[in-house]
Amino acid sequence: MLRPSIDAVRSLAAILGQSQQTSNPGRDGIPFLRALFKSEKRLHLGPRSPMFREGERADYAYLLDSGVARTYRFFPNGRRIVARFLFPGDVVGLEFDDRYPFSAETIQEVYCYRVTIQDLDRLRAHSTRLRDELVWLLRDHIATRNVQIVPLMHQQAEARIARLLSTFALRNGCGMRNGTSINLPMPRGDIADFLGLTPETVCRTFTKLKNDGIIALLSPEKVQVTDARRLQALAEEED
Amino acid sequence: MLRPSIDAVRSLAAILGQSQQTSNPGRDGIPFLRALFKSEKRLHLGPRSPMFREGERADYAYLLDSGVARTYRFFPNGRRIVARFLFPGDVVGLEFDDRYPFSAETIQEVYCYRVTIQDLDRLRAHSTRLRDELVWLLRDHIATRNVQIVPLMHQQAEARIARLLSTFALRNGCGMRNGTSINLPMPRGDIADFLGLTPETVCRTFTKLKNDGIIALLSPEKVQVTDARRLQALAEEED
DNA sequence: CGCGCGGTTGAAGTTATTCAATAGCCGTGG
DNA sequence: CCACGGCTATTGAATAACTTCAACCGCGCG
Repeated sequence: MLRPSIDAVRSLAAILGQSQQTSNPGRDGIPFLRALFKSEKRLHLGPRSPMFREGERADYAYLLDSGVARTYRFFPNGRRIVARFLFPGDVVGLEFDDRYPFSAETIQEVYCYRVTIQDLDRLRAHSTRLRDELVWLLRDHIATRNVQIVPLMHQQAEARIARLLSTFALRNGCGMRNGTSINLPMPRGDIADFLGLTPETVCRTFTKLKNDGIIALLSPEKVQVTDARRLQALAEEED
Repeated sequence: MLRPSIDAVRSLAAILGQSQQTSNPGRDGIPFLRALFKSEKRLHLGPRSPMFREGERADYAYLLDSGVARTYRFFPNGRRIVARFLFPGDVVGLEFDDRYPFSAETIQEVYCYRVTIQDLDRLRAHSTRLRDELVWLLRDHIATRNVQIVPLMHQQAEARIARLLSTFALRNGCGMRNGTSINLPMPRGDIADFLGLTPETVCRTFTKLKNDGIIALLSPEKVQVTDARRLQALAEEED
């Protein structure tokens, strides 16, 4: 296991302190943390590979470099909740206390970086910046949930799908315009378990959006936005 | 405005460092932060008084001492989401970035403590402990959401109500047993807007739970648990 | 006393789920 | 090369769940 020394971290901080002038401020509040991840070995995971399991000690945090993954858990009756989709640039693992409350596994092939929480805590004691970035990350996580998840519960199927598309569009490129194409690398069942719907309803809703001329289904996993304005309006309506 | 000095905070920390032995460890990860709140003046707010408004600069954080409050926002079409109910001991305002993403107002008469984020940030720069407690608070907030909110989206009305009762029981006392009585100080409409249901459905569901012998409705705002086991089972089922 | 507001109940309508069947895709093996 | 099996996506029909609209109740307050 690579264990960056305190000195190494300090020099990293020094370098970053200057280089950050060029970066877009406010967009990425965790440049230092990212650099820390990237000082580790880049890991390769095949499709449908486990990253961590619900209930295990939360010893590692991950930064996705490419590919897509999901976090999920099961109800006692065996049904699944997909809590989050992980895209390139996303960090997972720092928001947990002691144990993972979810399992995580890749959907597609994934490249990622992994640090141990232990290392991170050790470094955190010596770096104000790391501490500040951790707070930023946690707040960003909460803010994202407030915007993306909380409203979902109050929305109809059509609005939930629209919101999902809007969210994915923001991740992939720079928002929804007419002609924007959106990748849905996960199966319909994942989308259903994320939105609290059934796969059938997800499917029917995509079909309905297509028939209404709001989207085009290039393939099951590739959607093109044809009426961004109406799609956005749908995402913001409750019923 | 009271502005605790750095020295005052340090001595506070010293006192707390010893006194915390007596407290229940792990239960409350923010004793220092609480002490900080309580060094401010105790504020009184009447029922249905605004605490802060969506979109305002997030300048203050609050610690509820008594009473109950809610945070909420509106959809473009005018419908309301209740994001959270605030109970005595809850802290609100530290999880936000720059601006409040919700409005907050009291339901009942409330006594609370208020600190400015500015003061807190200033003190944070000098106190490792305060920084650690902030991280603890944010993680706790995320964990609570993961347990209480994420599953709601995937559950039926009956399960959502059961989960709400279970959550409230944990706040008021020490969980649900037969005979436990649970206060619902907020109107049905608030519960509906929190769970993503209509007031009518909330009402019907309470009636159904009553008819099934799972709860007794002592009054609209006082529920007694009569079959804790079945209620708990309901809360953990998806359908 | 009567007005207003929240709570509750009823009936009809809408939405999503369930169960079932079909269509497409891909990899394996004959 | 093509047939087959398994899996996901899609569609249809019947059912169940929630919402909507409307009425009524009960209690507190002017």
